[in-house]
Order: sequence, then C-alpha cells, then structure tokens
Amino acid sequence: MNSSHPAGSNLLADLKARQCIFQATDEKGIASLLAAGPASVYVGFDPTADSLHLGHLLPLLTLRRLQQAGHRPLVVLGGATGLIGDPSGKLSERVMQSVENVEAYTQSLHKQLASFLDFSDVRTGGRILNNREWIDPLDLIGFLRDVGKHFSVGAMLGKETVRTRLGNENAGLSYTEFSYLLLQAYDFDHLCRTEGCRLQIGGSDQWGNITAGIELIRRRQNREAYGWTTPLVTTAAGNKLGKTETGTIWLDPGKTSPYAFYQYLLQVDDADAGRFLRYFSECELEAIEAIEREQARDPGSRPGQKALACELTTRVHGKTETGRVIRVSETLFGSADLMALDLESFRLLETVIPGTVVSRETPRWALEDLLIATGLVSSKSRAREEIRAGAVSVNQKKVEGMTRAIGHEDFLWERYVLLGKGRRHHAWVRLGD
RNA sequence: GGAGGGGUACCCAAGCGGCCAACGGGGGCAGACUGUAAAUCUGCUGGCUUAUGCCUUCGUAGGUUCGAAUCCUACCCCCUCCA
Repeated sequence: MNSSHPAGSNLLADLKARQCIFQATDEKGIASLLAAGPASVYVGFDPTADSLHLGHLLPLLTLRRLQQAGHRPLVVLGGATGLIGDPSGKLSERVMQSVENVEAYTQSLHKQLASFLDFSDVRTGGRILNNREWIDPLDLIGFLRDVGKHFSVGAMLGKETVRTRLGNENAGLSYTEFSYLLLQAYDFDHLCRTEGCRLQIGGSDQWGNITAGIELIRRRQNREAYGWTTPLVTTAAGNKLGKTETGTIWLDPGKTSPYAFYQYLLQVDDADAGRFLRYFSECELEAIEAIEREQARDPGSRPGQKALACELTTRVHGKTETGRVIRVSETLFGSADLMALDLESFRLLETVIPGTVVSRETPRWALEDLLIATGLVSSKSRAREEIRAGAVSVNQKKVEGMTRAIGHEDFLWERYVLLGKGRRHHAWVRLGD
C-alpha cells in the first residue's frame, strides 16, 4: 500500500479539508497520537445484514486512509453487540436477529472487508476481530460490578439516542437496547487493553458510544483515549446516501449489481458530486477542484459524477467489472445506434444488466409478459400503464399503441431484444438455443 | 396487574355502517422540459384474461348486518401513566 501519505497533522488536515471529521474529542490529542508513530485505530460494524452498504463506506474509507498513512486498522465485527441491537440513530426498537443470522452476517462482512483494507500487510498489521471473543466469556455479575458500576444512568438518559427514543410517542426503548452502550464501551476498553488501541472512529450516530468507551477507559485504566465521527453522508435532497425508496445500495454485487451501483453514483445531484469526491475519492484535493471547475463549465457531461462513480465502483467491484459497466452504460445512454451494436456488445450487456431467456419454440410474446419476465415491471397492470404512458421501448424505439407483441423478427442477431422502461431502465431478452 | 391511548396501503395520516381499493401529504414510477441533473407541470401508484366486472387488503380470529376499515366479542402487539 501507498505509505507516502503524511502521518499526524498533515493527515488530519487533509481529512478535515475533506470534511471527514464531523466531531472529534480532542484534536490536539489525536494529532499527537498519530504523530507519535503507528497507532491502532478501530472501527466497528454490527452485522445487521449480510452486506455493508454505501452508508458504511465513509468510516471504512477513512480507516483506509489511516492505514495508508501507516496506522494499524482494527475492524470489530459486532457478533455479540449485533445480538443486542444498537439503538443509535434508530427511531424504534430493532427486531432482534437470530443467532444464526448474526453469525452468517458476520462471516459475510468479514469477507467483504478485505477489499478495503489490507490485512496481510505485516507492517501495519491490521486485524478483523469479533467482539464475541471477549463478550461471550463475561459473566453477568462480574460485568455489572466491573463495567456497569462506571455508568451513571443519569448520564445515559442524557444521551441523544436515549432521549429521542423516550421522547417518541410510538416507540420505547427496551432494557436490552439501553445496555448496548455498555457493551460497545467495553469493546473499546478491551481493545485499549489488549491491542493498545486508543482511537475509535465511526459514523456520526456512534458519538455517544465512542465517548462512553473513552470514559470507561479513563475510569478503569486511567488512560486517555480518543475518537472522532465521520459525518452522515446525505444528499442535497436530504436523504441518506445509498438509501433509496426502492432499496439500499449494497456493496455485495449479488444484492446490488455493479451496474446499479455505478448508475446510482452517476446520477447523484450536481450539488453533491464535489462533496462526495472529497469524502470518498483518493484523488488529491487539487485534482478534485479541477474536476469541479470542469463540472461548472460543462455540467451536462458530469465529470464529477463520472469520477465518483468510476472510482468507487472500482474500489468496491474491481477494475474489470467497472470497465464492463462503463462500456455498457455508454452503449445504453450514448448516441450510438443500437442496430450497429455487434453481438459482442450484447453478450457484454447480458452480464451487466438484468434480462431473461425465452424459448425459441414460442412464436410471439406479449410485450407485457416480457416486461414482467425481465423484472422491468412488477405486474401486468403496471406493464400496461407504462406502455400507455409511452415509457416502453423495444430496441431503443419507443412503443406506440397498446398492441405491440414481440416476434422472432425483433431479435437482433436472431438472439437479443433490448427492452427499455423510461430513460434509465433496460433489460435484455435472449432467444434460447 | 390497573387505567388510558393506539395498530389503515411503501411511509405519515384521514375515514368510524353503504357513495371505500379507501381523502390528503410524502416517497416511488412514468410523461413533458433537460444533461441518465435540479426545479417545474402532468399522469399513475393492490392484483387479474381492461372489465362502467371480479378477487385480495384497513393488527388477528370470529360474530351482528342485505352490506363492515367503520358495530360487537375474544385474542395479539405498541405507547403513556399507576402498581
């Protein structure tokens, strides 16, 4: 890994300029900790699903920057805390996950992490840990006496997380979730003891948990620990990055295809592109500013979105996949005449966007049925509505009228039909062998 | 355990015997305009062999009624306060 990045204050200055620091406990203390040599830094993720999503990326990539600067990344998977459920940022009680799910999720996340951090680099010596290692052996009485004793219920009630939950008419807060804070604080205390880790970073909703850990360390170990949070990344429209009405943008290609991932980023608001590049891109700030100037001059070509989408898709899904995705995007949205598309392009298309295979035995298909089969619409009624609205295209030609059917003559290269719904949704239909 | 409040479509939220597949808002999808942007305007937003037709849906299960999201009974869940 690139280790040319400066340790200590320059690194912090860069992170600040990128607005990757939302709140910090003691900037001077953090600066001297990082300047003193390689420091262990920890980020925790609870296995609430079998994949991370875009919203997890900022703390993760911030940790990556720290590793590049020579520090030691520790990722804690909350195999234990995930069984409790973090009330932070949640408006209502979480549904408790089964033990089997949490275990399976933990394993999935474990695999995913390898593409963001280098755990084989002996010099920085990063590790992935599961907090079951140290939480499972705890006994209740011991925990209450040694850890619980250091927490004042008054202070806990003052935490924003707790206050919002208690203030909500329709949601309460169970004792289980109320105790979450103690467990996460204990994680930090444990890591400080066993790994010499004195810095925790996390998303902005983790502030309360992080500061609780710092206090616990102070009381039990009489040591000074630090923390900072990254901002919650929201869009100009006020939504969380990666959360759409139709679903979450996952990092797992099986849950969100690389194409969908790329397209999501390509479509971010102009107003967000520069900010997101600062958060996520490893380009120097000057380079980002140059892209922004380009963007201002020619917003239609969206250089900011393209840079963002390209870099992040590459980081998450790799270079090869990103190349395919970009080529397909250019095919579908470029001015190129579809009829000029060669068979190879269709084969590529097939690996990138959704579609369906139909039997050669059938002479004709109702357009509605193919729209459903490809997943472009959810029901026949919807299909009809979209056709009526003039939203559907066959081989890039808009369908007029309601009676269009698809026959063998529509298959280009006697093999493929390209269906479209609206400006952005495409799917292929392949004639089976 | 007691008292009170509440559970309606993706979310919020009206409705409180027929005119309810269910007002309104948000979100989503689509059309126009564009730049695969934003803003704006318009349409759609349970399903079906498109039908002034049928089926499913208003926490769950029963019941009353010609007819129920609306009334009754039991049950489940959530919130607040008291014990």
